[in-house]
Amino acid sequence: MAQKRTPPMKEKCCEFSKDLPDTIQKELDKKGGMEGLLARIPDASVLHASSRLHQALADPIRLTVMYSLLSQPLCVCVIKAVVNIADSKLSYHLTILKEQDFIVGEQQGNWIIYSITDNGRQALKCTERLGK
Amino acid sequence: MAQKRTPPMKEKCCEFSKDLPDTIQKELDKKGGMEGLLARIPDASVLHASSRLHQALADPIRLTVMYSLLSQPLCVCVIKAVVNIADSKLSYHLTILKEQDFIVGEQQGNWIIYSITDNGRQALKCTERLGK
DNA sequence: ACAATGTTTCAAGAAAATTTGAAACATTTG
DNA sequence: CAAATGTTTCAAATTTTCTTGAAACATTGT
Repeated sequence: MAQKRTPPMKEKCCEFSKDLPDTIQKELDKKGGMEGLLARIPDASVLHASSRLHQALADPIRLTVMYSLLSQPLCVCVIKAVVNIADSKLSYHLTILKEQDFIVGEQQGNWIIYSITDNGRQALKCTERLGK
Repeated sequence: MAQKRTPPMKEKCCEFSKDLPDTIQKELDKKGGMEGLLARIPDASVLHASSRLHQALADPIRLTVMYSLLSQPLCVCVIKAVVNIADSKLSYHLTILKEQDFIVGEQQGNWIIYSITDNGRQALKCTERLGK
């Protein structure tokens, strides 16, 4: 089977008109040009994961839940009393926080007790930093 | 005009069935009950603002832009070369980052040069913490 | 096994965020 | 001032996220 030759395609990635502002161009060159710039950006997979973490925190209801659990572990019924929304809605938001390991739930008899995780605590610290 | 008496309405907020797991109930009581719990949760307006901040970071394209600008100030055309998307799309994402004061743009001749702000740098530090 | 309580799951609908392409705007250059 | 370049704005289409209510699941007590 004949080996397929690499087609003579133009490098599609990372092109732009020849001249940029001088200061930009110089600094870019000094730091390894486009190649250097790209090398300093985290992998797409990392950025994707980071964006999911932020996404999970990007809702007032979910932040309210996080802050509630920062006080102490709570069963769903108490959390519900805090946020004052329908059961299924709360469950949806709890799931999103669970998926990012910000909280964990443990069945205890008839109830499920949610607690904040170390990740969750970190996340709230981040949130406060962002705010200031 | 007759003074309207406070109607005998049930406190609608923050109710739940009388019995909770014992450990939860005890800790809740010790910490000021529902009232104490609620008092430790930041204001809705604060949480709303925080969620917007996270929301702005909740997209891989926007994180890529932020990391690009962490290297150095850049004109839109270079950023575009990095993220490889349509102009208008990039502009949309730049606007969102601008709105949260993570980046600023300054016109310089024909170009607009974007830079990361101190808030933006903080935000990326947060992002890294979240990840680890 | 059945009823009661606490919680989650599911599918459908509603709302919000993102993408797209065309048009507009701003600045520089001829 | 017209053409060229760099960037933003706008409205419509698309995609994603969120909400809702009904049904299901799990545990406990009878």
